[in-house]
Amino acid sequence: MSKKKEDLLEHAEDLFYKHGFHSVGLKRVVKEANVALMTLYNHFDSKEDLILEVLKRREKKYFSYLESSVIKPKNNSIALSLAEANIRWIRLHETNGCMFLRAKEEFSSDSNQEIVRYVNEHKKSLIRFFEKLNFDHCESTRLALLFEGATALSEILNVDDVARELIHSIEHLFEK
Amino acid sequence: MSKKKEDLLEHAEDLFYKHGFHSVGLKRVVKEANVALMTLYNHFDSKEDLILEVLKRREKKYFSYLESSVIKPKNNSIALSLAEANIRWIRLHETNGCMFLRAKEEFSSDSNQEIVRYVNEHKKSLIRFFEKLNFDHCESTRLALLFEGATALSEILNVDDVARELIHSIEHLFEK
DNA sequence: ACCTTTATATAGAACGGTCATTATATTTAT
DNA sequence: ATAAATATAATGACCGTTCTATATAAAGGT
Repeated sequence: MSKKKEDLLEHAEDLFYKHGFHSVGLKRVVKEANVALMTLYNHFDSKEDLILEVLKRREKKYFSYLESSVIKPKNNSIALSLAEANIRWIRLHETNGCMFLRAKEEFSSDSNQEIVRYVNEHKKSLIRFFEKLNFDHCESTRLALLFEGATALSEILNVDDVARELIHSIEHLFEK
Repeated sequence: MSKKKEDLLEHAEDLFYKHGFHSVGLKRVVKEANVALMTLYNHFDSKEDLILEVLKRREKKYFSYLESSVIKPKNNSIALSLAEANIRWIRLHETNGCMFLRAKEEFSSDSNQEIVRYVNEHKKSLIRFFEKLNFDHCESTRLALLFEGATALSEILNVDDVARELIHSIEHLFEK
């Protein structure tokens, strides 16, 4: 992977997450990434192609983040350590909601079918990820619901308050 | 309130919710509402003014919807009837997430401070609404987390599955 | 009833700006 | 010398907003 391409993906992710996909122009992306506009088009077919690759990159990071937190579940239950990992993930980034859902919201299916399909698939992958950790389908859906809630609410309240209620809910809903 | 203004607000809400605020141009709004462009600017100062009035209108509808469901709590606990009302609200509209959060996400504070401030205030109002129903602050925050989660997850899964897990969570977390 | 006023809605063009994308031509590295 | 990155400008489309000029319709006074 070219360093320039890496820079582009990095700054594009940042800008799109902070301000939205339609609000950020490509000129702004290349300026922030210190790259010429033609270099962007050398690496990506179009803006929407860039967005798709940004999402794929972010998905990889997110899942490996969750996975690494499960390996060492210390004394906690798996659900709890997953919740704590999710809170840490929220803390890492600006609190602007779920980037995947935001992509789906900005690109309705008639505007860019591929992005919408990818986001749907991503969320289903998350639920399947829970199921592979031996949660049944209902529990996995419930976990997803709680995580989405925590991500969304962190846009408004400070993360500590959100974390407290997430942990509380997990402890009462998932006792091993 | 002029009928034309009403039409504009109605169709603007629809389009903005379906496709996003930056994705929808004013020409599209006036065409959908069967109104001349100048009529829009006769009733609203700017696009962002229109957006703000759309949000205020929607907030009124949402809160009166929640309130009306609490008056007749039948046998259910208040938390449960609120959850069911929220599910009904989700079913009423297309499932494209929370319009208020989406507004905040598309207008970062440096882009339009007023919209961001309004959305923050709206969510705090929701929590205060729960507190007035005698939930303590933690419980109110938890309710908000669950509702946000249900709204977000309904963008991907069908509402029945989401409703089942929301109800389950409420029943186990809020026994009277 | 008739005229005048006032407010509101209309269509359409124009403005300046930004957008994604493409073309051209030059420079920088390996 | 081959490939990658650069700077710059052009394209055509769309954006929010404003201007102009016309049409409609209700209201009030005579």
